[in-house]
Amino acid sequence: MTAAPAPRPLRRSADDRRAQLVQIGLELLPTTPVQELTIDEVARRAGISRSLLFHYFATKRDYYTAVTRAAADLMLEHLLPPPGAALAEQVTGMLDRYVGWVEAYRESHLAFVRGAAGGDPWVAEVYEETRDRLVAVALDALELPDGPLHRQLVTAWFAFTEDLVGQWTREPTMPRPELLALLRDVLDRLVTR
Amino acid sequence: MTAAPAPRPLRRSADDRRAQLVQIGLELLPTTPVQELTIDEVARRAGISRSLLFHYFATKRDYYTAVTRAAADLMLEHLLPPPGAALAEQVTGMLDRYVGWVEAYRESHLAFVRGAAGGDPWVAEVYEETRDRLVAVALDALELPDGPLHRQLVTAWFAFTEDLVGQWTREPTMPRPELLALLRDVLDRLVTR
DNA sequence: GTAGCTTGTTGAGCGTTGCTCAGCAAGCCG
DNA sequence: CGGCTTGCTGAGCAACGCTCAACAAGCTAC
Repeated sequence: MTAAPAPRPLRRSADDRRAQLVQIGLELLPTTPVQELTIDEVARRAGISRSLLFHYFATKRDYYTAVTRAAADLMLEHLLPPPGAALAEQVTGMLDRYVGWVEAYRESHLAFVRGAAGGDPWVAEVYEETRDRLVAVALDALELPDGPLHRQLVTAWFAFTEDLVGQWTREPTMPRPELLALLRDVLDRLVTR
Repeated sequence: MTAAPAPRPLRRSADDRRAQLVQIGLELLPTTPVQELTIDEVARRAGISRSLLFHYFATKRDYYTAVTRAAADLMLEHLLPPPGAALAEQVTGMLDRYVGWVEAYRESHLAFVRGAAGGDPWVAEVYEETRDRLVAVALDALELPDGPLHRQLVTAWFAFTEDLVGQWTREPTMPRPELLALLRDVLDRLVTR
């Protein structure tokens, strides 16, 4: 019986291995708070020793920060407006895609937000970077000056949006278009003062 | 030299001990994410063995959940309107006291919110209970029916408030009364649709 | 082909930390 | 003094993050 079902290639290139490990982290995200990913579990799933994981990520924190960043990049890539989009439609489009994203990856997204808000400063930083980039794009699309006041307001509106959309996906209290209109309306009223 | 400086009473009553341990947790909160409180550290500060802590709190989770709940109760006690307050002033008063609370206990409060949002479901539950109670009081004071829609809106507004107040304490972009007026205005416009 | 280099990979092991358990001892009652 | 309750401890286990010396796969050079 020489027919080993998965003749698992023993040696991978460094890039392959890193990508695989991060991928495993992403798959584990929805079911496990980032910081509670255990090196043992990840290594087991990858079919490697714990030591190898520490070869690629010097510290456990390095590892789950990388996983968090990968999750954030996936979301950003999906949300950011396409290069040619008209300014006026950028916010509407991002909002629409954001709701779609939360609908599609509810558990993962919740895990990302939670893990981000929770405890670890490194992970929080990744989250804040992501949020700040989205806010910057929104400010730009709204043709607003990028001052502290507007930035605070839009950021807080983003918190509002995150919370409301999260609740809405669990219990839809209004039709989807109405949700989008409400969010857009709150934002417009906030920044036109 | 029989003058032991602190003739630490060796035996405490169960209630005393519990209270002391929770108190130590509260003191550690601002500097340490709840879940990262180590049993060793707490026991050392209390001058007892690790084992005793496990006698009072079967599990580490039990312990820091108790600490979180104590923090939440402190805040609730400070925010909830006094028994005789007029309905119309309850929301304004709570809002005012909330901003005051964040100003006074910035680090502790941030630690509470973070620890709450982060990872652990037990802690998240304490946070959600606290938030729900505040939302319920607000809904009552606004004389709104306690339906899912209004509850979602007020809860999301609370997320907005939490975020904006947090940012504002770090970088005050407007006078305090204006902040209060803005928050109140956003809430009113939200629920009168 | 084999010597030698790079580098992906491992196993043994250490320190910390959450948690268990058997048992000591302080205070109270008879 | 004997016996009971109960606050309390020390030894020790298992899991986990992390280190380190060394093995071995795959490539190039002679």
